[in-house]
Amino acid sequence: MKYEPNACRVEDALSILVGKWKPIILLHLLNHGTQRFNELKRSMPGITQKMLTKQLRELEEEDIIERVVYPVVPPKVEYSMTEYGKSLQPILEAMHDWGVKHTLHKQEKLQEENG
Amino acid sequence: MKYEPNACRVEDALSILVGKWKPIILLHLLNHGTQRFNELKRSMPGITQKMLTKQLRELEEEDIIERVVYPVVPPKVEYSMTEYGKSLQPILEAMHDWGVKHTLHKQEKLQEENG
DNA sequence: TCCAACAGTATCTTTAGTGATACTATATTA
DNA sequence: TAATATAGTATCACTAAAGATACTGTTGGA
Repeated sequence: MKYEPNACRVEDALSILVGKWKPIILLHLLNHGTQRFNELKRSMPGITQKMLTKQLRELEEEDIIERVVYPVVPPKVEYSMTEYGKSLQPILEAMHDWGVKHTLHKQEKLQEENG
Repeated sequence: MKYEPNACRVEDALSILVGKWKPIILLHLLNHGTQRFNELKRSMPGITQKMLTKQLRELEEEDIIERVVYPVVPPKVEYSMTEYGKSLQPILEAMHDWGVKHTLHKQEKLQEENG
């Protein structure tokens, strides 16, 4: 049975996508290509260095993104999607599209309730 | 810019799908149709009543599932996907399929490492 | 008379996730 | 001489999520 709990692999996908910042990081890398640490940080107002570092390490660990360190001063570290990571793009975009629909759905519900 | 952080709606989809049990509950309802509370519970070994109740209430709140109470004793409560909730099916299945691929990918990586 | 079935609540404890702040190293620039 | 840029660590605190356990109410059946 494909979707029985013990065979359910949705969790495997979710475990990579969840976290407040991961989808944003991934969509950013998908749409802008290779990015340096501080480029990512600047494009995500509100994220702390600690969180960005943590999320990036976890994504790297799962082979979703690649981390390249250049031995220069000041330090330069570049992040990019791996080929494997790019296979997440359809899911991320499907979720984005559904999210947009869901926002509309919520608004319609509110309008119904308030006449 | 469709995917800029402030316009990113991936979070809206994620906020519904995350939680240790939600995807399992949703796939179960999608594949088995209407289910009673204890049917769901029995099909998810390890879940506590509290967690199941909580997850179901959250999904109901978002209009993803429907809850129908029959005023009988002992109580009878049935859960099913709403039409709206069914729009999540492609995403859940895409995530499942990706999860399966990811499991294989992990195994391959392990075999590489261990010769 | 007492237990099981059903669909939950209520309470407490443990764990995970998130955030704020201060700190590191080195070279360039003012 | 001191500040700035870079890519981080380390430490502490707070909150949210998850888990364990005990409890509720009613009815039919042993």
